Amino acid sequence: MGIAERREREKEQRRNDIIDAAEQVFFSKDFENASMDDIAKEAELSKGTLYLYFKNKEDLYLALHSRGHALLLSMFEKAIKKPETGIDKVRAIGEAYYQFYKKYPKYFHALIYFESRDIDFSDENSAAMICMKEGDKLMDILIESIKKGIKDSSIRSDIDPEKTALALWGMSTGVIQIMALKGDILKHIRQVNETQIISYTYDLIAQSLKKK
Amino acid sequence: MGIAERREREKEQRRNDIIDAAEQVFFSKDFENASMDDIAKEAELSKGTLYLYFKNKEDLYLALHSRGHALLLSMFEKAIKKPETGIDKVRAIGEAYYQFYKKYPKYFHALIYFESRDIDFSDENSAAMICMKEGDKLMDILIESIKKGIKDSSIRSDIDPEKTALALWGMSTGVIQIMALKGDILKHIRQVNETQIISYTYDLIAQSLKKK
DNA sequence: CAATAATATGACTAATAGTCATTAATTTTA
DNA sequence: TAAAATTAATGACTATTAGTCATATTATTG
Repeated sequence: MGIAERREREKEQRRNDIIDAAEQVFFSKDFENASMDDIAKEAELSKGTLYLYFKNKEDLYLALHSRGHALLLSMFEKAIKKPETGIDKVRAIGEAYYQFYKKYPKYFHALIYFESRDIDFSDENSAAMICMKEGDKLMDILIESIKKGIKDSSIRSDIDPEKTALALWGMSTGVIQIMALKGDILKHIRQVNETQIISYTYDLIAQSLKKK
Repeated sequence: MGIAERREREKEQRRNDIIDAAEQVFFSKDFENASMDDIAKEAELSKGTLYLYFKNKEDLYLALHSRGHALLLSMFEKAIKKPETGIDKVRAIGEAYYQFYKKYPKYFHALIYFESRDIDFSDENSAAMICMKEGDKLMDILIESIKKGIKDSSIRSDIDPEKTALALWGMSTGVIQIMALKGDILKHIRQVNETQIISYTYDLIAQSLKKK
C-alpha cells in the first residue's frame, strides 16, 4: 500500500515540523515561558493539532531532548575514532561533551533541564523513558572506552568500568552545568574562566584513572 | 522605639510562617504544581498577603533555597571540626554533602532546582543574588580546607585551591544529582547502588588530590 | 460522486500567577 | 480617648495558558 506509506511519511514530516517550531520557541524563551500557542503559531498550525502529535508540552520538549541526545551521541562517536588508547578516548569524550555545550548550549540546557526535575518513569513507553534509554547509549560508549583503556593498560585495572562511567558522567555534567549557569558571575567574583575550570577538572579526573 | 522593633519582629515572624507554609506545600507537590493559593491556605492568609512579603513565587521558593543553604552550611562547619588533615576535611565535606542529600532530599532538590534554570542575576540585591552569595560561603569552607591540606602536606601543593574547590563542588553535585534522579532506575538497569557510586566517586577524586 | 475515514481547527474550560481597590487593624496625634 | 493617619490584610478580578472536544475540512475509497 503506497498511500498508507506516504501518509506515514507525511505524518513524520509534520511531527518534525512541529519539533522545528518548538525548537525555535523553546530556545528563544525557555520551557516555562514558551506557550503552546506560540509554538502553534510558529508551526502555522492550530494548537489542537500539536496535541494530535504530542501528548503534552513536556512530551514536545522531550522531543528536543531526543534531538540533543542524538547530536551528542554523534559527537561522541566521532570523538572516540581518532584516539588510540582508552584513556585518550575517555578524555576525548569529555572534550566532546564540553564542545557540545559550547556549540549547542540550548540543547545542553534542554538535556539538563529534565535531569533536575522529578520525572515519572512508571510508564515503560513514556517519552521520558525513551530519553532515559537514549542516555544509556551515551553511557555505553563511555563504558566501552574505559574497558578498552583497561585492556591497553592506559587505565588502572582495578577500577569498575560501569561505576566509573557513571561517576564520570555525573562529574562532567555537574562541572559543565555549574559553569553554564554561573560562569559569568564566577568570572567576576573569582578570577576563573570557564574553559580553564573544565580542563582543570578533566585533568584531575584523568589523573585518578591513569595507570601510574 | 520599642514599637518599631516589635513590628519588625512580628513581620519577620510572619515571613517565617509563610516560608513554613511554603515548605509544606513545595515539598509535597513540586515548584510547578504548588500554587500560591495552596500556600496561602496553608499559611491561613490571603494570597495577596504573600505578595506583601515576597515579590513572587520564585522569591518565595528562594527563601527555601536559603534555608537549605543554611542547613548545609552548618553541616559543613560541623564536618570539618573533627578531621585533622586538610584532605580529611575535604573528604568530610563531601560526606556531609551526601548526608545532607540523604537527610533532606527535598532541600537538596530545592538547591539544584535553581541551578538548572537560567536566573536573572542582573539585580545586585535580588533574592537570587543573595542565594548566590550564600553559596559562596560553602565554597569558602572548601577552599580553606584545601589550603589547609596543602599546608599540612596531605594535599598536592601544585593544585589551585579555588579552581579545585569549584571542580569538587561541580563534580559532587553532579554525581549526587544523577543518583537523586536516576538512582532507582539505575539500580534496575545496571547493578549499582547509590551510596556505592558516591563513595566510589569520592575515592576517585581523593586519589587525584592526595600527595603521593 | 457519495460515503467514509483521517486530519485539523479554534472556541471553550479550568487553573493559576499576580494586581489593586477596598477593608481592617494599629499607631499617632491632639 | 477619639479622630486622623499609617500600616497590614483581603479577595475579587485580570490575564495567561495548558489541554479538550464538538465541528469543519480534506483525503480516500467503492
